[in-house]
Amino acid sequence: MTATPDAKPRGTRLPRMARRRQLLSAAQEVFVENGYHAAAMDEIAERAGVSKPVLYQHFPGKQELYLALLDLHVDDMITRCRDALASTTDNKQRVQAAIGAFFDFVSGQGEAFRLVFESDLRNVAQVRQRIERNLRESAEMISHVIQEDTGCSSDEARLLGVGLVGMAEVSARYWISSTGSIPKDAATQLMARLAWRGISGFPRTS
Amino acid sequence: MTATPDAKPRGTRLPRMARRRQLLSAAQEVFVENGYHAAAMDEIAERAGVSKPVLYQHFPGKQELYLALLDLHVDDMITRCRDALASTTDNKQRVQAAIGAFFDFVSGQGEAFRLVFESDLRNVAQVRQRIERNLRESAEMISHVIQEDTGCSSDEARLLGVGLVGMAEVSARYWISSTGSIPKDAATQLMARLAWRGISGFPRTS
DNA sequence: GGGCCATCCTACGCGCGGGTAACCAGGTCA
DNA sequence: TGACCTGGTTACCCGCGCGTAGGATGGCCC
Repeated sequence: MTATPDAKPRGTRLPRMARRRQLLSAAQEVFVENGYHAAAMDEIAERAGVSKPVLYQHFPGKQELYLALLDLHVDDMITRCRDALASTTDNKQRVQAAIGAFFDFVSGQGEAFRLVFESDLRNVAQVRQRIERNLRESAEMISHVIQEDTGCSSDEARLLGVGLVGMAEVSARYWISSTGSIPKDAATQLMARLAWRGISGFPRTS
Repeated sequence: MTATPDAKPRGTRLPRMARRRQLLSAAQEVFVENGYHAAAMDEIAERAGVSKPVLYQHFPGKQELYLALLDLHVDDMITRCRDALASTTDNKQRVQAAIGAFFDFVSGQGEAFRLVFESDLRNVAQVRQRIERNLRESAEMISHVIQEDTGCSSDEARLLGVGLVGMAEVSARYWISSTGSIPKDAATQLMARLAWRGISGFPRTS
């Protein structure tokens, strides 16, 4: 997705798959900058140094293009979360790793996280599905761990998982938007401590 | 905002302010159902039993109409949060009350929370501002409490506040969407316990 | 009753942007 | 060398939906 920051001589012919990757990359830039609605197919094509019909030879329509991109990043996020949970068997470390996954994801190339976390277009069912899949699957993985370890019902564990995901997602988005104040590691550890020990775990020290 | 579920004879003349309230109410319905972009001014007018120019006699444009509504509910959410924190001086109870505020807000009339939490139109600066104001002010209030009570720096306290708000917001939205499984009080208490004690506070009981 | 104001209506203009039709160019292979 | 396939271009169509011009109607005061 970081693909081809090449010179774009606007006359070059490209093999099909290379062009496709480049189009996806251009589309991501434009969708991230403007959101779905304010993004124009003309601009995506132009940014790729190509004319509009080329775009339509690779994707049947604007929405399908958007969905292709969204799928990519939803899968990415879910994978990061899964890997984080599988990286250790110590639950305290699991929390740290999973929260780190969210901070890494929002730091990822091109602010792609906006597609997953700030999409305009939730009203379209296909988009909503994918966004909810992200929340659902992440929370589900976490809730399994919770259920193995506590006496919670599965409904309760799911809600707890969603809460933790929400905490991680929102704080990571806030952290990246106010970049500079706190280094990533410190922020991750702070939120991990909150998740693990709760707010009462920050003792009155002063 | 629950205003006037009256019969709408489609010819009735209404005093200006009554009409305005009714238009806001109709607009909220449509914006919540479809989001900003898929909402048509024609439909808002029609749902209010009135023709389009009437709408434009009360609001200069679609965006201003949306903003008026958004302001209403952002203020509502912030007020609920402030009241919750002021309702007691015991911090454990404060957590409970504040989280309850989010659950109450998403239970509020007409799913208005979607305007604040799921708006398509974040790309428009004026909308983004208002949505961020909600997060910022809620988190700020919480972080003040945190700072009074711990040795955190103000940056850290703010991030913790944002995390807690995120937890409450996302879990409340999830709870309302999967309505039926858990009663509101139980859900609120569960999340309050998570916020207060952390996930490690749910002991291995089984 | 007749002017006047506030309220509401039936149309219509018009720009924007997604999607398409029709045509060009260069490399390869018989 | 000419058929053909791949990859690219310019120029256009057209529907949708915001916003408006211009006209009707009913109460109210003189």
